[in-house]
Amino acid sequence: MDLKKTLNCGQTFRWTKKNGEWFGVANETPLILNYDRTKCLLRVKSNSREMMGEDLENGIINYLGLNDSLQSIKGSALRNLEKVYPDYCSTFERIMDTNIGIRLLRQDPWEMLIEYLLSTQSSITTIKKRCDSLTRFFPENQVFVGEESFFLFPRLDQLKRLGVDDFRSMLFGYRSKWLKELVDTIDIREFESLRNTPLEQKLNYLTSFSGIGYKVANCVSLFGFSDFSAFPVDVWISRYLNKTFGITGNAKSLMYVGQKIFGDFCGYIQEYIFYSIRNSCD
DNA sequence: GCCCAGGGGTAGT
DNA sequence: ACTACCCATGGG
Repeated sequence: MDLKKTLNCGQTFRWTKKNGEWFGVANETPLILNYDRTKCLLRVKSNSREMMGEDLENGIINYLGLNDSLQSIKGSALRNLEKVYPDYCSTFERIMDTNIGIRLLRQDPWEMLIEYLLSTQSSITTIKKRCDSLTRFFPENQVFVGEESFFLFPRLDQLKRLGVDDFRSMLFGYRSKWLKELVDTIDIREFESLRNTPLEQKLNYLTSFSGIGYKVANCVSLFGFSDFSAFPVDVWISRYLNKTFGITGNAKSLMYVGQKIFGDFCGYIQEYIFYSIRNSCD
């Protein structure tokens, strides 16, 4: 595991690093993490002994995706790549090996839905600030581990109390009315039941909301529902596919392209590529 | 000041 | 189906 890249690669917006420790909330559980990669030793502080109904250790193993076989995922993509773009295999291996240790977090789908709705046409720095101001709007959600303060993500019934003007005051801009409309109309049971459905069904449901297109819907499917066949296409991935394979298109058509090139775990691969192209100069 | 940002909706072709 | 344009606002 590479904890720094995992928490820094753009899949999550609410983890912060202070004095060598990571502070965040995983599935309603505040955590302080300290990882020594050379010793493979993860130190955990929390105020809770459990997460999502299981003991804390297994909850964290699940949240961090520690049971994912990164070599199997890489191998799957490589075998697929050999069929469609064999010349690209060596470059692909280099991208994977350089960044190996990035793991896809099992995050809360509801939080992913709201945060990625707010992410549109914004830098990651701006998105993080929006997520922070939204959670701080609910002081009753504040929890502590020792002296350290955390905010649980607001539930649907809490967001229902806010109006468009509240969202605008948090500088959500034109996304404010999308968020208000979603909060007013969504059936949370129907949303949660998406977990065990095929990707196509997830995308159909999610894109029916105003403000959620194929990019955001794929992010919710991938990061919230852990559907690794999802393939979010943002400006960076779009530019990458154009530059590397000469392919252009919109978020929907390029999603199919990503699935065809990288195979069953294309969502996992997408995160490695996203990290790679944002952290290299070429 | 300028340009871009983990985009999406809409109206006009 | 494809394109052009608009949307709010922050950050580099």
